[in-house]
Amino acid sequence: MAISREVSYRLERLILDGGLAPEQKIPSERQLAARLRVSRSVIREALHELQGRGVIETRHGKGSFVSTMVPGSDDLREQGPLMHLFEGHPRTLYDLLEVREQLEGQAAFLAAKRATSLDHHRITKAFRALEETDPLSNARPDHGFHQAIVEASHNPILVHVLNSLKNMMLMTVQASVANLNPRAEKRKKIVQQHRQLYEAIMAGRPASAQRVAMAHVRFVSESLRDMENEGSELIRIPVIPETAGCQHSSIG
Amino acid sequence: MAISREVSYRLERLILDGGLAPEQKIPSERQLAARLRVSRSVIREALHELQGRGVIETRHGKGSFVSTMVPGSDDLREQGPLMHLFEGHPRTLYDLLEVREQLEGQAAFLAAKRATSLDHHRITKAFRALEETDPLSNARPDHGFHQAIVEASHNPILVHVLNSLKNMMLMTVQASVANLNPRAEKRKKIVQQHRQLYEAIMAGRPASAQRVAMAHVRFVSESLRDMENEGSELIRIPVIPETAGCQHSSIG
DNA sequence: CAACCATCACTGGTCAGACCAGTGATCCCG
DNA sequence: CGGGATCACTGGTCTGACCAGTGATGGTTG
Repeated sequence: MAISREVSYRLERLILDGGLAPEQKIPSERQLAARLRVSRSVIREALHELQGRGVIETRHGKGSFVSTMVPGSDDLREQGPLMHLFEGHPRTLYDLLEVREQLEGQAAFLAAKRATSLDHHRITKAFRALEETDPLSNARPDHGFHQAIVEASHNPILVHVLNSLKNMMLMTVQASVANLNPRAEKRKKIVQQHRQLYEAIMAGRPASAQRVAMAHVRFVSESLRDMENEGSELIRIPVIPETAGCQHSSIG
Repeated sequence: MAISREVSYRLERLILDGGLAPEQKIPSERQLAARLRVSRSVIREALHELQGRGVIETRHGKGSFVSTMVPGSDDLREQGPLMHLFEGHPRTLYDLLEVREQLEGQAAFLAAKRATSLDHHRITKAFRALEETDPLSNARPDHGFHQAIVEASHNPILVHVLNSLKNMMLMTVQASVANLNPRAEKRKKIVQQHRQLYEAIMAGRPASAQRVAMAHVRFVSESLRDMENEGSELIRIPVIPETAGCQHSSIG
């Protein structure tokens, strides 16, 4: 096996076995090279690999440090290989919203067209939950509402595609909720759009539902873009695992 | 920002933008170094980072390859559970075409808007191949043409979603080709639609391209439905697992 | 002719040593 | 005492060499 791979495993083991705690400084590259009797290149390559895995962070002139979120279970990286796209690639967020605009629009269209009375009941329930919940604290009702609509489209392919984007969507929904809701005028608009969407679907107006849904996603996207241009740092909220259990164990 | 970080992002973007497909070989370290005008060390460090993220895999003596599970291990990647939907449920085929109508339309729209000269070249090449091939024998050029358009949309999420539907799409495309082409009038219409789509994209007319693409998918869907109603048994051709085309390896 | 093996031109893996570029403490001068 | 220059660290990049798998090519041999 490649030496650099061995080195990265060895260091990772050292860190995760408790030898090194979060925020703690890792020996310098030159020290590690001397200690493990390999060249500095190998050390650097191993460190880059750990960096890619999110185990450590490196700061020029200072050194390498054990990443704070080592335990990893609630780390974005665990949410799927696509998730890391969002770190450092904010454009991808808008790519996602671009696709969502189409799919949510279609889902709304089909839902308005095909929803059964059972679907109506579910959507209504989700909508009530959405209105009654404090959106600042939880984005789940928002997602639940959209989910109910998607399922009412009665298109298994559509459900499947959107479901596979669920984690990413949850993240963007949370981002939008967290960033937009504090802004009264934005939030008001969003609430209004949800209501319009709800009514269009319940009334069986496909074209209208589609228009509202697409406008909704587009509005979220543009709002986020505006805020970014204003210089506000977007808040990124990690996805909360369904079955909570934030037990940061075993280090220290 | 550190150069190696820039390099890794650049490569990552390249891969996920669809420029490089899973299992595809990445240019050698020495080539990358020459093209990006950095030292081989930087390339190696960047590659190790991507390796840590699971984006690529490296094999001694062979090269580096885009990891098969890049698009998402837990989602659409394993088409297993979904494929069974088709057996005995022909309606699912139309569900798929319903979704495709939206996504292909969006892809065409974005391609007409964003395609670079390189994209134009690829699309033209694919279009030529499409015109010159006997569609009765092979559906691959058809798929290649659509694929080139999708990649020109420069939306990695869209590329990812459609790519994960690739096998299913291939199946529907083959179904359409196999069933529609023998009908002279249908086939003529399809050829015409392809030409219109090609021209709209090359001319940079997004709205037009979107309209044509959606009409195309809808036409295929409706034609199949017609034939089914006429009593003709639809031909189902199993997907050929063989070589996935798409060997664009342009970097820098 | 066919089977085989040496060679060669690739690929990544490792090494050594040099120099550039941030960081922060320390020291010396105003 | 305060503040800027210095210096000894840190990581970041470059160079060029050599080692080690891989596979195709072509010549040798049974």
